[in-house]
Amino acid sequence: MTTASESSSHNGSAIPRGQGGDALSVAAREIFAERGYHGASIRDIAKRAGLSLSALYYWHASKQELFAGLMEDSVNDYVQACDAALRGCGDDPAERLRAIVRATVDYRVRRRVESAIAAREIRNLETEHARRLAALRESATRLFQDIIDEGVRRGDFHCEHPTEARRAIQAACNAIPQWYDPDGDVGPTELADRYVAIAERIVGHRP
Amino acid sequence: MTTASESSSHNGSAIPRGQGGDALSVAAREIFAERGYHGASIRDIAKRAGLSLSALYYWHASKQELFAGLMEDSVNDYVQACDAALRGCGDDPAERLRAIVRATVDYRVRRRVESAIAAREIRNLETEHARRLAALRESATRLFQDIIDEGVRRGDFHCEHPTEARRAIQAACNAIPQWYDPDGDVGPTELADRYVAIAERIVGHRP
Amino acid sequence: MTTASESSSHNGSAIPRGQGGDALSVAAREIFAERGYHGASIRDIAKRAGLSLSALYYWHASKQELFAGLMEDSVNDYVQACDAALRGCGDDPAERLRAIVRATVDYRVRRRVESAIAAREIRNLETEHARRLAALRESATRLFQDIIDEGVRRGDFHCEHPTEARRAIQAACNAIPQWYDPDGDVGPTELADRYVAIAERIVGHRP
Amino acid sequence: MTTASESSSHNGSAIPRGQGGDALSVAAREIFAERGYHGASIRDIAKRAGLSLSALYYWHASKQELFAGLMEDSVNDYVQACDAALRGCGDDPAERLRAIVRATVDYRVRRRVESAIAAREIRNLETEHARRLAALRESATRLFQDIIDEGVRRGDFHCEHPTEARRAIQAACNAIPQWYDPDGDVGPTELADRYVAIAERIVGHRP
DNA sequence: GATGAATGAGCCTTCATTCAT
DNA sequence: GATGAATGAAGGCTCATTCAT
Repeated sequence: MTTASESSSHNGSAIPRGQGGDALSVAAREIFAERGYHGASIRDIAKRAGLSLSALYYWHASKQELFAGLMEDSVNDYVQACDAALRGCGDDPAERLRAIVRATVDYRVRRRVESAIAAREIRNLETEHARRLAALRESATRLFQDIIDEGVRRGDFHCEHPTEARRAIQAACNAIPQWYDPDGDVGPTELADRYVAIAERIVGHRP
Repeated sequence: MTTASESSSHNGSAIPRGQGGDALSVAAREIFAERGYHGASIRDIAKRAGLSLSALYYWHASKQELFAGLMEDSVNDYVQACDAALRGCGDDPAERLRAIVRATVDYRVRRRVESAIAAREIRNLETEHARRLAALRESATRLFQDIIDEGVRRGDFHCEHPTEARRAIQAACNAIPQWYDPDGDVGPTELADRYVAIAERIVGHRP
Repeated sequence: MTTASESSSHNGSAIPRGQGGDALSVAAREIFAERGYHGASIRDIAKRAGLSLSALYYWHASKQELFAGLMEDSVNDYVQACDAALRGCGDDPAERLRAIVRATVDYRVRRRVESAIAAREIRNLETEHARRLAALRESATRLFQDIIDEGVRRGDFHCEHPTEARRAIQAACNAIPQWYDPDGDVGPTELADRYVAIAERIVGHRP
Repeated sequence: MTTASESSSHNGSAIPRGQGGDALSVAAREIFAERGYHGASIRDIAKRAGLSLSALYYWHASKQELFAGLMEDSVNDYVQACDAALRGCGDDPAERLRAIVRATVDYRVRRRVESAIAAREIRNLETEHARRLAALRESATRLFQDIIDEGVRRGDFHCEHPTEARRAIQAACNAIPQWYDPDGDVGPTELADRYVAIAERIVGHRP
C-alpha cells in the first residue's frame, strides 16, 4: 500500500532509515491503521516486520515515539504538499481553493492508511508530540480558512458561515480514506475534480 | 440500558442498590468516548460507576458486549429519529433532505459522546455485533441516498455525482461532535440551519 | 446415572432433603465427577440443578461442605455395604474375600460417578473432613487386609506379600469406573465373578 | 523441556540467566502433582521456579501448553521404556510380560510425580493434546494385551478373561505412586519382582 | 425456600519495556 | 544492528461468597 521507499522521499522525520527501520515503519503503519494505537501491539509490529521485539527498540525509543514519528511524518508531508500546491498558484481565491482541495484529496488517497489513523488517534499522543501535531494541523486549517475568507471578501465566494464551509470541505475530504477503493473505477484525478466541485459549491463560488 | 437516571452523575460512591446497571452505562459511555475501545479499561468504568468490577460482570457479559450494547443503542436511536423525521414530511425531496439533515445534526449534538465513539470504533466490534450495526448504518445511508437520487430524478437537485454528494453531506454532519461546543454561541437549531444550507448547496438544489 | 431418590436411601449425610436439595446433590455429583473439585464451579452446579446460586447456599454452607457431604455419603455407603456383606458370611477367609470383592465391585459399578471422584479428589478436602474420610477408607482397607492375613495364617492363601496383594486387588477394583460401561455386555454380577477370580489368584487361594 | 539440571532444586532464588526453562519444568511438575491441573496456579509455579510470571510465558504459550508438554514428555518416556525393554527379549510371552511389568513399575517409581498426575488429569487436556496422549496410552495398552493374548494362545497363560487380566495388572501398577515411599524399605527392584509375581498369577502363568 | 445484586480475591494472559550479550 | 531472556504492571474475566429482600 505504502512503499518502503516512500519514507525515504523526504527527511525531518523521527524514523531512521535502513533495512530494518523501513520494514518496521511499514509494519507499524499497517498495524496502527488496522487496530488503532491502543489496539496495536508492538510485538505484532515487530513480527510483521520480520524482526525481533528488541530490534524495534533499537530503532525506536518507545511505542509512543514510533507512533508519533509516523504521524508527524505524514502530517508534515501533507503540509508541504499544500505549500507546494499553493506556491504554484496566483492569488485568485478560486484557483487557490481548487489547488488546496486537490492537494488534500491527493494526500488522502496517496497516504490512505496513515491518514486514516491520524484522523482518529491524535488523542493518544502525549503532550509534546500532540502539541507539535496540533500546530501542524492548524496551519493547514488556516490555509483553508484564509483562502475562503479572502474569496468571501473579494465577493468571489458567497457564503454566510465561512467557518462551517471550511469544516464541511475538510470533513468531506478527510472521510475519503474511509471508503475509497484504489482499485475502483474512480482515479485520483477524477476524484479530486469531484471534490473540487463540491468545495466550490459549499463556498458558493460564482465565477 | 438507556438511562433515565443519567442525571445522577458519577459522584464516586453511594450508588443505591439495584441501580448499578444505569450507572455502569453512563460511565461506560464516558470512558469509551474519552479513550476509545482499546484504551478503556473496564476496571476504570466500574470505578467511575462507583461499583466493583464484579458488579460490572453481573450486568454485562463482557467488555465487548457492554460496548456493543452502547453502540447499538445509539445507532438505533438515530435510525428511529430519521424515520420519525421523514414520516412528518411530504414527498418533496428538498423537504425530506432538510428533515434528515436536521435529524442527523440533532443526533450528533444530542448524543455527542457516543456518536463520536460509534464513528471511530465500529471496527472493534466482533462479527455478530458488527453485522447488525453495519446494517443499521447502511439503512440510514440509503435514506440519504434515495432522497438525493429522487431529487435529481425530479430535476429539483442538480448534481453530477449524487453518491459523492451524499458522502460529503454525511461526512460534514459526522464531524460535528469533533468540534461542537454545547456551551458555545451556536445552538442546535441554528447549527442545523447552517448544515441544511450546506447540504442544499452540495446537491445543487434550485427551488 | 445416579438417581435423586438414591440419596434418600440412607441417612447420616450432610445433605438435607427436599426438592431443590436433591437436584443440587445430583448436579454436584455429576459436575464434580466431570471436572474435579477445582475444575467445578458452584455456579454451574446451581445452573444444572435449575436453581439460583443463592439457593445452593441455602442448602449447603460452602463448596467444600457440599463436596465433603457427597464424598462422605458415598464412602459411608461403601463401608456399610462391606459390613453387611461380611455379616452374611461365616469365618472362612475365602468366602469372606469373595464377599468383600463382590461388595466392592458392586459399589464401584453402582456409584460409578462419585466413586471416581472420591478416588482422585480427597486431597482437596480440608483437614476435618479429610480426617473423617481417611479413617473410613482405612477401615475398609483393614477389612481387606485382615481377611487376607487370616487366609495366609490358615494356609488357605499362599502369598509372600499380603500387603501388595491387598493393594493390587483394591487397585483393580478401584479402576473399574474408569472403563466400565453400564450399557455394555458384562453385567454387574458377571463382572464381580471375574474380579473375585482375579482376587483369588492374587492371594494364591488353593481350596 | 526434559531436565538435565533437575538436581538444582527450587531454592527460591538466583536462577542463573538462561536456565529458567528448566526451573519452570521442575516447578510445574511438582505443583501440578500436588494440586492437580485446576488447583495449580501458574503464579505459584513461576514463584517456585524463582522466576516472574511473565518469564513463564516466555517459555510456554499457556498453562495448557505447559501442562500438556509435561504429560507428553512423561508418557513418551514410558512408551520408549517399554519398547526398549521388549527389544531386549525373545518372543516368550512370560519373559515379555515380566519385562513390560518391570518397565512399568520402574517408570511409576522413577517418575512418581508426573506419573500420578497423568493418571488423573488427562481429562483436562484439550482435544489436540488429548488425542496424542490417548494414542500413546493405547499403544502401551496394546503391548500389554498382545503379550497376554499370545501367552493364552500358546497355552502358557491360563485365564478366561484376558482383557480383565490386563486391566487388573495395569491398575495395580498405576496405583504404585499413590503409596510408594522412595525412602521406605522396598527398593525398586524388589518392588518390581513383587508385581511381576502378581502379574504372573493374574494371567495364570504355569511354567 | 429462594432470589437478584454486589463484592474482593484471584485467575490466565498480554502489555511495553529492559538488560546482557 | 540485532537477539534471547526476563520483568512489573495491567488487562479481561471467573471464583466462592454475602447481603438484603
